[in-house]
Amino acid sequence: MTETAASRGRVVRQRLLQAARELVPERGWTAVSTRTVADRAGVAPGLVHYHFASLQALLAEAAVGALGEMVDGVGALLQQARTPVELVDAIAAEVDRYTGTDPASLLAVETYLAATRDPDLRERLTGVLDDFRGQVGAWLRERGVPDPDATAAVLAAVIDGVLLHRALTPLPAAGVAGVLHRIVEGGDSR
Amino acid sequence: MTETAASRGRVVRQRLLQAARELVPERGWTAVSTRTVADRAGVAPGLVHYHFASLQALLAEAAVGALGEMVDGVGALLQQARTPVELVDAIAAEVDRYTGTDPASLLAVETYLAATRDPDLRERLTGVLDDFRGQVGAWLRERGVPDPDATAAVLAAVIDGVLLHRALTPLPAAGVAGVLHRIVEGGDSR
DNA sequence: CTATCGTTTGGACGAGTGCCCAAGGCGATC
DNA sequence: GATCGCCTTGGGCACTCGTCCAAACGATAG
Repeated sequence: MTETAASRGRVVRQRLLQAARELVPERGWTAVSTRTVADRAGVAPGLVHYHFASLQALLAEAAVGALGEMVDGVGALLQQARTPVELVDAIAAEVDRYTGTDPASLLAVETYLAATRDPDLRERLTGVLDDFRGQVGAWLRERGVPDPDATAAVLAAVIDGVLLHRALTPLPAAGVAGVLHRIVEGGDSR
Repeated sequence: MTETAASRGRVVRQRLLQAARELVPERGWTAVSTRTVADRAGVAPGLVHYHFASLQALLAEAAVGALGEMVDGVGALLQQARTPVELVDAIAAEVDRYTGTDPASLLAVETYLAATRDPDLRERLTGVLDDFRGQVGAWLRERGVPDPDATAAVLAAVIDGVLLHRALTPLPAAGVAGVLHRIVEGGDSR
């Protein structure tokens, strides 16, 4: 069997995915080319179409993977927070770690936009977002926050909106957290 | 004087700007080319670089103009609303008119991302956003809403975040409005 | 040793890119 | 009618683009 060849192939695949995660934020989704991504990964250009059906497929897989990991990160916050106010503070602190111009934030927004032009990507991304809303919504419901699902949806929207705006002009986390406290008022633990 | 020639030139310029407003949402900022924008405007390709220093300059001017008009639209809502809750409802209703995949929404987000790669555009866009925050913040302050500036900033972020998420999966305006009511609680008119 | 397998190479293909510019058009001014 | 000025045309330049593929590679299996 081509044991080593196959494993080396898997490594190359991962490096291409990682390169895509870096380049989409840097240049913009539609400005990433097969040659730049191969160059960043340190492999020959032809390998892109050996490991992936198309450049779009590579970008989509890289983006969905990255966003899934981000949602998992927020999911971890749900485990630790005890009250809705604590959760909001934890989210605000987490979001504050991003400047808005960091790769993760930009990749998320680039992916949203790309999804409006790619039905397959859109469907997969919808799954990720609905998953997030579902997790947070259920958590809020258990703690008596009114309109838990709508609150979770707005919370998710605030996160991305804050990232988007922070890329342009400062938006202190402290102020955001204070305002968001009011959003979860009505729970049994404020 | 070249009265008619100059005026025809101004018309061509406007058509190019309008074409850019349409194409950026359709194809993505970095995927709009001189030829596609000229074709959509119904003019010869060479005219792009006659009326604008570069393709980037055309896109930037088109985008800043469009976003400025949107901010003006929300500014009009400030004139009509009497209480913070009324304002939130008006904003939610206004936002509900956008599906998230409409040209205006996508143009806004595309412009944010482009601004992270173009310092000039970034500066101009920051001006538009700060203008919005300032208007809403002052309005909220007069009506006794706590933390008026932070509230205005979060409100602005929510608008863009909701547009972004609505592009993927439904987000009913009624639920959003209800949650946002809590954000402006504490005013003298709830 | 040869055959076979998945992986890799590097270049070919036609199409599209931003920007530029000589040449022409056309109304206003003299 | 001649001249001037702005606007317009359409093609040229030197690239880059996504995709494909014949040929080579290295390692295992017979």
